[in-house]
Amino acid sequence: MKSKITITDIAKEAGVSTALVSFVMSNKAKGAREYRVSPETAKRVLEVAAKYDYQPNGSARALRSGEYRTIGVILSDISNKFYAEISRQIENWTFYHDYVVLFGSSDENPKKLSNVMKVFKNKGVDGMIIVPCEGSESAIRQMSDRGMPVVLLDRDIPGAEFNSVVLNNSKASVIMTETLVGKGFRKIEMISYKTTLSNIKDRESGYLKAMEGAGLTDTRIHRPEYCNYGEIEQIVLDAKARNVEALIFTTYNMSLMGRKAFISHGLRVPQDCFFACFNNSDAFDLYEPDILYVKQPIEQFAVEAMTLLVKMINEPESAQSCTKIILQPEVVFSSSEVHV
Amino acid sequence: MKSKITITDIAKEAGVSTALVSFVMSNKAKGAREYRVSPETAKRVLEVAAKYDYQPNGSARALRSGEYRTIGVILSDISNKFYAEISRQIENWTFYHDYVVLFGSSDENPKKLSNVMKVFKNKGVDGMIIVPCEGSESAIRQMSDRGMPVVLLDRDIPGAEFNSVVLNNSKASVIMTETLVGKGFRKIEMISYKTTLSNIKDRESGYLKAMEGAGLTDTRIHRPEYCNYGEIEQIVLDAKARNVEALIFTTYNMSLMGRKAFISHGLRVPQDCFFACFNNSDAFDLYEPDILYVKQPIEQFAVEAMTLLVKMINEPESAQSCTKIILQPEVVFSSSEVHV
DNA sequence: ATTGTTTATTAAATCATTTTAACTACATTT
DNA sequence: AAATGTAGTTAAAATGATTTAATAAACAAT
Repeated sequence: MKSKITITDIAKEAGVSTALVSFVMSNKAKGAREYRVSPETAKRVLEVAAKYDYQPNGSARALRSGEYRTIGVILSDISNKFYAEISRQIENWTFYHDYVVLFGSSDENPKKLSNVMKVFKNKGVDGMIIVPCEGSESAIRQMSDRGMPVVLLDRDIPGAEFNSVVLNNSKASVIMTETLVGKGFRKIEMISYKTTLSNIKDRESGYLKAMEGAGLTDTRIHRPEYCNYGEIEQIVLDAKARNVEALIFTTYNMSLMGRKAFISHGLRVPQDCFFACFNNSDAFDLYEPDILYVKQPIEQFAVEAMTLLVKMINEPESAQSCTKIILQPEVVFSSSEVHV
Repeated sequence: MKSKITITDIAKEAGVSTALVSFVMSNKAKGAREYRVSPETAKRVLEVAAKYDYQPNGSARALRSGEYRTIGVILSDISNKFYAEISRQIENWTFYHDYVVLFGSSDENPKKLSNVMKVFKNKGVDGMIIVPCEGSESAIRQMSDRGMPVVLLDRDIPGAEFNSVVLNNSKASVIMTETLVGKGFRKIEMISYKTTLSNIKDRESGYLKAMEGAGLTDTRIHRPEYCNYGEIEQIVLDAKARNVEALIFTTYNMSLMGRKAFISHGLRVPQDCFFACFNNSDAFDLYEPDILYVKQPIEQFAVEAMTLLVKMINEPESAQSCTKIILQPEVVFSSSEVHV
């Protein structure tokens, strides 16, 4: 059975032209008044199409119409829990909206990000959702300037006019810090890293702002050079020695290492030092009901980004204005969550 | 700047025909002796192409050549850690082999799996890597019969002639059980669930086989109906009351719930009951150095599956024979691993 | 009877590439 | 000198759809 049925086969069998089949298949038949097809003809075509399980060739369709119904998503690492969950939501949204997704990882490497973008563009995606990495601004701008709809996710590029969907990281950090202050802690420090990425910078500034607001001047932001376990362990031990009352970790990976250091050295939460972080992990709420963390609105991230992107794709004229969607954070104790 | 440079533009600028540009761009120039292009011409074309950052239109290329260099990957849930890591490796492989991946999730629902397959086929993927779910056999077979190269991943469909890459689950289970027996445990039970999926069935049979081999007749496989926390908790408590010495969990999710139950009720590993599972979790080796688990060869899964799939794509004549790749498991104590 | 409008349909152009088959212009062999 | 071979190149066909512009038929209005 050398199937490979084309629109011509269907047209022949149904006794109509290929144009008519095309109209029927792409639903141009019903709503639009430009091309109308008689109900009987439409029915006949649909029957023949169903009989042969005919599906229009995507490449031919894309080539002619310029509509690919494919979007590209570039994250820093799809195996990172947070991004994996976002991917899941994006994939879900696109499936039900008749789109298809290409996923790629940048590995936090601007060169690779640029390559993946090129490959995706070449493949003919209608638009891209990108988690920018350090140093990727110019490449993304170039892509955007050449007419590719782009929505930044999770991190924004400060001062740039890209459309984006990010968490209100500053506010999240403020609430988190205030919550800690409310619990009576005074000596609160943060573990972050050297970067220009907006989400991290905002987390830092929120902490400083809230500390200042509470009249606490004894602030400190650690920025380990390589962010490896040894460094984190050192910082934790040092903090313990100085009787720091709470530590806030700004990234998922560092908070995992932080937990490891806590456990390895018998530091208990909350007795010895409080532990706060962005993004929860299975590893946390399984054991330690008193961890404070920022709950990211995963589904919202996906839905807002996709909605925004599809709007850009369908209304290129609206590309002039720049939309920045700021999602509201929720700060919770892991104990307040239903587990597993 | 309404760029949109095509092969014609490049040909014109370089003063050659489009055919020549095509030969050069698709590397048909060098190796193949069918179409030869003089080094000078090739160089000139390449320069012009680089100057305009020309990338051949993927749709047109795919339409004409039938080669899409796109593969579809359908997992049960991309946000599941194991599958997220596999995705990462697949994406990595494909990136460096000039392919692109479409990801989809089946949600363990055969109807959805079938839909995703159709969408992918329609998009023109060259082949698919699929984690089959319960009841998906006929749909996958149909796709395969119609000439779509398919490689099953992680789970095989027993008795079917599909190409597949799976872990030697039976052996993994045997080793695991024998290791537990070697530690002196006699009363070892398993927590699994009702299914026909090969990987789970193999894990069960391996356990039974090893127990029998050790002369232990007191075996028991629990199969909770809904696999929710309440059920797992009940099973764990009951096991504890009956002085079960070790519990083996056959799925990632159930082992997470199992850990939760252990902790909630103060069960310590290894003193109160030993804990063994397939796939590690951040949540485990962070706290409990004595957990026994099967280390899945993630990268191998990806590489073997992709290699096999690409071979099927490029040599359709080899589709007659059926290849089943069985990966060797490694059973380790989480303490033997370097952490974080 | 003539003109205009709406509805239904189609022939042909188009999209950007790959690939086939043919065609130079030399060089080599007979 | 004719025949053959070959490296380098190209014109043109083919890929499978969408879309434009044209046409035919049916109906209504003048």
